[in-house]
Amino acid sequence: MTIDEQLDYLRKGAVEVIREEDLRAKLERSARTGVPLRVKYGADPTAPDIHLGHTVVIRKLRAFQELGHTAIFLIGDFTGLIGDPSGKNATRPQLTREEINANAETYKAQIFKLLDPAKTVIDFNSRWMDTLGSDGFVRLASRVTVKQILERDDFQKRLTEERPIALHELLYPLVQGYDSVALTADVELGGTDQKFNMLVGRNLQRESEQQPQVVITMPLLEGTDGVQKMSKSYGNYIGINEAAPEMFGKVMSVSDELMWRYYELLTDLRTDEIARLRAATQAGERNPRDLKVELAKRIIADFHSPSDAEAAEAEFNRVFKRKEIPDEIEERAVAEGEWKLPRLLVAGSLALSVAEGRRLLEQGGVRVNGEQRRVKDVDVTLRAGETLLLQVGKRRFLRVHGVAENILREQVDSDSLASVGYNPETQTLEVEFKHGGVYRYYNIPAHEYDELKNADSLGHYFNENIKAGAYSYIRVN
RNA sequence: GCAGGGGUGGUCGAGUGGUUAAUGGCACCGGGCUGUAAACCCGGCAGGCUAACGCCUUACGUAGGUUCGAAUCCUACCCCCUGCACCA
Repeated sequence: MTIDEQLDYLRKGAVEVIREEDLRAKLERSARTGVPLRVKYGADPTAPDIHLGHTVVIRKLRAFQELGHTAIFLIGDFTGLIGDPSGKNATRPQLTREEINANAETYKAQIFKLLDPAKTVIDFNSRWMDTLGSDGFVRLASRVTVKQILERDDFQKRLTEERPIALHELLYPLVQGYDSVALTADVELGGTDQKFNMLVGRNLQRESEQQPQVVITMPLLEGTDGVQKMSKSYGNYIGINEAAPEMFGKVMSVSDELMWRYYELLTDLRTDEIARLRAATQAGERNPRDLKVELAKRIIADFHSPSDAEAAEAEFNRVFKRKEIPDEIEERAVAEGEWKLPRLLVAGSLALSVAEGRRLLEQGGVRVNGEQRRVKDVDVTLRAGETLLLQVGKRRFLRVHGVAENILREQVDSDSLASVGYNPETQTLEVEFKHGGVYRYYNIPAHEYDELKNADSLGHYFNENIKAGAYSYIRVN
């Protein structure tokens, strides 16, 4: 590729490149000397759950790798170790060394789906921040003025709105900027929200007589709702560890309009190719549905494999186009006997309450063995050894299997466990689970979990046991 | 500590004594339509009982109180935000 072509490739999808002449100069220098550019991307150590939004920047990092440069994936463990004492920012809890290391491993496993491990350096900013010392830190702070820091939009805003800004928040841009100095970064990548911090890096590098880094800002990807940025807390994200059929469905649920944005930021298609597809769609030559399928397959191929993508498509067509039942259906054991349908739905976690089960029934959303059931038709007999296929809505299926014992089992994992407490009055263990935002409480007779009564932290103890595989099911009365 | 503002259902946000299980938006769920889990339209959205009309139980930060009746009034307490003060 010529330098011009490289520039073009690196600019794709970016909001800003500061400054383009600098980038050109650096690319030329690298081509001349054979020394790869050092391209930095910083990540918060608290959220190792990467979703497609993060991959917009990671893809850009990969673009640099493809051109032979060095990707530096920097984990901001220093700030993670401090935590956020102001208490209002729950997203920055204090982490232990072990947690940070564990998160780093999780990060690696995820980013290497996109990045080439051989050309990626993983680093931690505690490496230089720990040895900086408070004198060094104060000296560092002397290199920028208060006014410079307060320029940041979000500080400005909070100042005028009289919302608080904790002092340490003013310090974070400084730390991030200093990271660039410590790494002698040539380029820093980040979302548009990182622009200010990355520019601080340029200033500090200049102060340190380094060549200022090129700053490339990438847009914040809209989530599946098409409005807010993709984020776990908005529930509008597609995680890169999600199963292929799930990813497929989520991509298909994206609006036709948003699809183009995803094409631009989540695929390697060239801008002009995307423009052509778009024109063809507007002209009615291409069907948006088919293009969305293609998009979904491309994305799945990145994180799973092309064959997984094919399988996901087949599954989707089977369930939604031909309204057949899916390939794999979860099965759950349920007590045999006479059931009222709403109760059975609750037992199978297809409804969160009897009332909801009833509503689903009223609205015609419930099928048993493929047959639609109505409110007056609520009785179901499930014999031991017999299996019924339950369906709620278009895409939720469950086989319930009748068992003789009068025990229902609820599957648990540490993600769904919300809290555990021992109630001395009733002598039961109260366990709270979170299923899709809804809490459910179960009382467990203490004699079944005697050892738990004496544990210091029930939640911790319980969680550890779940993780260790001690309880994959819990008895529910 | 002082002064002011505020705490309502998953979320945002109305409601300031009486059909209020609480308007509305968003999210979510079901149905219809379709080329898709797009868009659009319709319906639902505390829990429990009932075949059903319907009934009951909880719920507006917490605990009491006033009242025939309270999310709405009173008292105390807790928490959050802003400013000031204290920490010398």
